[in-house]
Amino acid sequence: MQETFLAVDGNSLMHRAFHALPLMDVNGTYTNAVHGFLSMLLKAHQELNPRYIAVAFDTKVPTFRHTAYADYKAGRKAMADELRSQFPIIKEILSAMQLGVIAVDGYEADDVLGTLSKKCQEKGLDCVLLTGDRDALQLIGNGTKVLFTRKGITESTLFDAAGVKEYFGVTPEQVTDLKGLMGDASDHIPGIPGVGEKTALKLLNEYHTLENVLAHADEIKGKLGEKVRDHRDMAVFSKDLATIRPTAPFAFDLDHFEASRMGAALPVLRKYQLNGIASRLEKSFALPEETVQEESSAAFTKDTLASPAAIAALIEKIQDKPCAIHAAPTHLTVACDGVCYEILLAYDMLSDGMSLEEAWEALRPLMSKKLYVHDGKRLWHALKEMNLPLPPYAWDTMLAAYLINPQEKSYALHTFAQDDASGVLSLAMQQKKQLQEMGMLPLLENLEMPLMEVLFSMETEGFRVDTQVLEELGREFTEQTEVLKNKVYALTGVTGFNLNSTQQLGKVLFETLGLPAGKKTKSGYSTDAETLENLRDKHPCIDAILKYRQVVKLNSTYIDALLRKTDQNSRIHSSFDQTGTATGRISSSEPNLQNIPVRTPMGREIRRAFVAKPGHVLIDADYSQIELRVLAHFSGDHAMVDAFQKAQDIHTRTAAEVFEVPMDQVTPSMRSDAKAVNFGLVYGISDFGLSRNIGISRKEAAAFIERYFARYPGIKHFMDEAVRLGYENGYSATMMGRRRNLPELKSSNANMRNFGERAAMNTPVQGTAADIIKMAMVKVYNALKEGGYAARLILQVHDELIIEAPENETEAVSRLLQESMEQVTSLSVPLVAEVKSGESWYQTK
DNA sequence: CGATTCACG
DNA sequence: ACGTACGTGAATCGG
Repeated sequence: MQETFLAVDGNSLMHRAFHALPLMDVNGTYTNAVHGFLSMLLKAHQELNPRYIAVAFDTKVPTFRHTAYADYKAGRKAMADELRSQFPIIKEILSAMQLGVIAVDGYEADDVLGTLSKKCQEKGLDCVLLTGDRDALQLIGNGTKVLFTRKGITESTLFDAAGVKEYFGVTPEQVTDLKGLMGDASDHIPGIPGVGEKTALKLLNEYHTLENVLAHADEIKGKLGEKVRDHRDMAVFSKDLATIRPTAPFAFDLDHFEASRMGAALPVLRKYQLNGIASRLEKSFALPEETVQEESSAAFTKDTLASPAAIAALIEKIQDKPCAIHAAPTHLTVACDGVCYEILLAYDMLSDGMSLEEAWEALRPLMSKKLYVHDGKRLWHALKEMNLPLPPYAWDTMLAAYLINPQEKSYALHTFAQDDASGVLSLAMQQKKQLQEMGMLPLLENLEMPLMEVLFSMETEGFRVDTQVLEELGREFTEQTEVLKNKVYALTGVTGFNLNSTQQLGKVLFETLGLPAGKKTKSGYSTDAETLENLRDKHPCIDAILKYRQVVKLNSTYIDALLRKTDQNSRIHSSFDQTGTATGRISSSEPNLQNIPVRTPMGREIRRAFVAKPGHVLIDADYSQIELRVLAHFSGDHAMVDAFQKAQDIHTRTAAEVFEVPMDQVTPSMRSDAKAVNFGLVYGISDFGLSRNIGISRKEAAAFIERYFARYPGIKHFMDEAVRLGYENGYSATMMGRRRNLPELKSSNANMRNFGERAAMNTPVQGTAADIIKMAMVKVYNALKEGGYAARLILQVHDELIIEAPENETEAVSRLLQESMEQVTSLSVPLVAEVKSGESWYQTK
């Protein structure tokens, strides 16, 4: 049977799809064109079953300017931005499919199609061109057909020469003659002014070719003849423009165009939430899992291990081979040397498998080997429960996936690969390559993977709480809650409404009492603290409401919830999520110990309950101004670097600079404003944000910022560069090479774009601070271990580390902690950590 | 389950 | 012309 080569015009299909489908936004990434493109590609694949597929792209994609500095208007260009951002995505997917992607400098996609068509003729292959571009119709003949996409993305027609003649009224050879006469506005081909499709067809019907039309131009009567004669050159030029040059230079190696490996793109498709496409692809390829594995290692065959003896035999056999292990509720899998071994577990009375203990016991020897895993921290917790040894890890696919893209919705294994050990192993191989190319292997292997052990230890240790202190506070808060609630009812004159309901409260305040409503929310009046603050003078109930809110919050979130989380030893075990944030920070949950109150006196009382166990102390160290120091380091700004090198109070120095007074004449109010600006810088400054924060007009805030940048030109330069680089690369990066994609920078939506710009300024700063404290954690953890100390790290709060230490280790560990944090890396400004120790977290502040 | 509010860095 | 300071998690309401 004749084999078919499918050649796709990538640009044409992307444009088609983009305009045919509504914009789809997944995590701020547009994928409608990608979706439509793949839909058309899969449909063509299904209809034609080609052995080979190649996709051609223009080398020049739609141009556009930097949004931060260019005042372009919404419209065509804005559309192009949202389309343009999808080209890298489709190329990523096509390479994952292992299809040939061809782009040749100086040649358009249809030139490449022409070239492919010619090469196919030489090899005796049938060639089908998938495109929505009429120009390609000229290539029909000698075994080449065109699958022409029509309205939308669902309809397409396969044209041969007869079909073209019937449908368009010209032969394939005449397509360029037609363009020469009538032009093509969308391609900037002029043609002869005033000659449209009808006229052009009439002329070609009579004279067959453009050249012949021109040769007989004198015979053509009236206005038309005049136009033809006047624009001969234009017509010849236009025909030339429309003529495809089948001479694009590229290697034509059929191996590169095999369509059989498309299934390997499943993880990438899932990554972009193209689940419909993914399942269609899965159906078209009988053995998609094997194709996925084929990409990085040999395909896995399956085997079942039914007895401890079989497991022992396996372990004997695979001593030096890389192995992955994955635990599911009903079975364990071990992938090694091309085989995925399944161990069924007897998870209920009826299933026949090994008991959980039996299976793990048999696997014990494997635990001294470096294993490939997904979410090693979780596996360690499970093994610890069973008193089994904790294996060192060669690779953690979850952490790798996080570094590749820190903004996935889920880091569950099935988001990226098949849900067993073979999926882990092949995913790891693929990630290794990818992270290597991204220059991020050291970040994974030297920072995130070692950190996993530190977090595991912190989770295991937990933080001791004095439940009596909490209970006593709870009684006080509950009492106050009642008093305040009744006070609010009395003062408003409305009883029995739910004070916790913002909607009911809004009605009472702004309708019953008729107080002036401030901000609005989607569902009515805003009643947040800022809004209420402005009403303090207007009604005596406001004070009580604010107080009520505060007490209720403390009680429900920090008393009741914490008491519920204590174990037999009065310790609280938070979970630290290493894959939870876009910037590289870790997050804490169940309970969140990173937001224990400190800012208000009443809230701070709760920290009296966070204590060291008997005979121990808490040692607490926090980095002083780490984000501003990072900013000083990155920007090299002279004034800011100078301030830190002289160990000055940074906010006072800033105030002195922008208000142009000596440092000893800076008032508290000036310092406070300067502090707000410094905070704003770290967040990605905006005049609106600053104005709102310090209560000045937007204009004043803008002037303030301008004055700041005049004094700190290095900071200004850094901010501009951060945005420019984010735009150019598509991501922001930290000192350690951690990345965060920022597709928002290319959005046509001004809000999205502004957000992207602020994130581009903030991410390197916040993310580098996260890198630094993570390095410090690994360093401290190892130093405690090597020093034989009993002290343990128990908590991290972004710029703060807490250690629980035996009293007799207090001094040594305090020094060790401070030293590790300050010396963990060398910036152009000193890193400073302030250390305190005490019996409770309250006392260390 | 989204919206609102508020605790932290 | 538009409406935001950056990054989180938890409790609560109400559809």
